[in-house]
Amino acid sequence: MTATLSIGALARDTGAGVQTLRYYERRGLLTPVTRSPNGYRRFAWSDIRRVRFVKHAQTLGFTLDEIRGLLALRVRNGRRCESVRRAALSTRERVQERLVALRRMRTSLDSLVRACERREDTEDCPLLSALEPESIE
Amino acid sequence: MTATLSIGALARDTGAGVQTLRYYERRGLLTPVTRSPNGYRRFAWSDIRRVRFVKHAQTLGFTLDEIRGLLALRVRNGRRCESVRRAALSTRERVQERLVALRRMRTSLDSLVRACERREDTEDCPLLSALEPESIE
DNA sequence: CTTGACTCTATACTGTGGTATAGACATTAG
DNA sequence: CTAATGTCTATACCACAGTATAGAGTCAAG
Repeated sequence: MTATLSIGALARDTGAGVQTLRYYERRGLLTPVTRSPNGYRRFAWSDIRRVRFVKHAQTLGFTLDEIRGLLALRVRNGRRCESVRRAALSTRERVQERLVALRRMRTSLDSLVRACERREDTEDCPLLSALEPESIE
Repeated sequence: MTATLSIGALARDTGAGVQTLRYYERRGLLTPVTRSPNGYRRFAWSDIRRVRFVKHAQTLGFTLDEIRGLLALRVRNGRRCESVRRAALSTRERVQERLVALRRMRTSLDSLVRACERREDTEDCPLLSALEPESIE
């Protein structure tokens, strides 16, 4: 067990492709801790978690640029507290909105399943109205 | 107030572009109820809701292909109940997974905000661990 | 010391979800 | 009648998030 990971090992451990990891580096989401004398990238073990986070956050609808912002959210030496707080709060709001919408969607899916079980017709696609109510913020 | 909407009116009422609506038609998400004698598309008023649903579902991380599937989820004349039920249940599962992940994210953001307010340093980006726990399904 | 697996940079290509443009026909206001 | 606006099809182009390929260097096993 070496102190660092090659790009291939990181790819294997995360399920991402080698090209993808280099792409993430270009996009500023991932930086090798160092390079071997031969120029090979060496990654920290913690980058496994980082790459998995990227993939997971993508399925939640965040873009790579947004994810770069999420990864930067931390307080170091008590600095930039206020701006971190603001960013965290605004992200929280977006997360909250999606939570509300997904809960409505879940409710609609449940009633659709029940309608199926009772062999009742649905007027329209019942999901259609699920996202409407106060969604015109 | 006419019985149907022109593509421009639908665009105005939904905030989508005219090109986008034609694109949705090509992708099978939207179909004009008819065409005027001159070949112009005429849309139903209910298509406003439909287009808004598409946009909203996109922000929840669904692709256009998935959304086409969501829009098709309905029971008509008691037909295809079982397949509709299966599709609804599997969508429900995916929605549920995202709900859990977003809730964890919200919790992490909250603790980050609190750390900010207490001017405490965070070890790492606290979001990183938020999506990890049982997420390796 | 060669073969195969790995890595490097650079460039090209792909699929998704649009957006823009060209060139033509329709409609409406002045 | 004409100009502006709206619509049509068709085609081209764009950004995002990769994926593939070319051509070269590296390294370990046999």
